[in-house]
Amino acid sequence: MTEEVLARGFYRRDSLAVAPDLLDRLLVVGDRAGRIVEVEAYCGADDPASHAFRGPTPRNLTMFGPPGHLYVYFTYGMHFCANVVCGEEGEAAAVLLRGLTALRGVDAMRAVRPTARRDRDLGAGPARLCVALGIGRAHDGADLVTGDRGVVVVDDGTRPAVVSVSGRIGLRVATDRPWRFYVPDAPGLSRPG
DNA sequence: ACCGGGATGTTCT
DNA sequence: GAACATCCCGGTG
Repeated sequence: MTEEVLARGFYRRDSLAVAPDLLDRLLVVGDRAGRIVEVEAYCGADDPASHAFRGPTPRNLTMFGPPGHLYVYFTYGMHFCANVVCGEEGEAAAVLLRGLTALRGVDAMRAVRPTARRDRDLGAGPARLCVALGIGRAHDGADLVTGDRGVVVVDDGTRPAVVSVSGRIGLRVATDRPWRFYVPDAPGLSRPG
């Protein structure tokens, strides 16, 4: 089966369109890789829950850049989370990566995530996903189209049979917007279902 | 299984 | 000073 890197144009669309299309794509970081099974869309200036809602800051600058780059942020004093920048440059739309099925480099993932009881827990959650793949501050701004810093998103032809939708998780505002997309019953979901 | 609290530090008000 | 796109652990049932 052929593997193709997703092109710039894939990301240059509304985050609500990109988000479900990212499901079952392979996220590759160096020697580790997994399948994206859960994401959330964030819609720039129109979205009170988005980091971009109040305009550009040093932290969220990557979101305002060109699409197809990784936006990595630090939160809760100890966790990194990773997004894919979408839409036109300046739009600051993004898709948060929340769940991963571990595929390659699973031994390395187990080594850095000793608290994971089962392999399906390795990438189950946005911060866990980053630890499992080794994503940190150094990856902020990496270009997913060129394979910058070893990070790339690949289409291997696999498509989800069904995509489920729900409200976003962990927010205090705009919680009612049904902008979470996931592959039901896939290993690596941040919560069962 | 489910729930509650604490960890930990950057960012913005 | 408060909030935070989270996770882990230890309680209870």
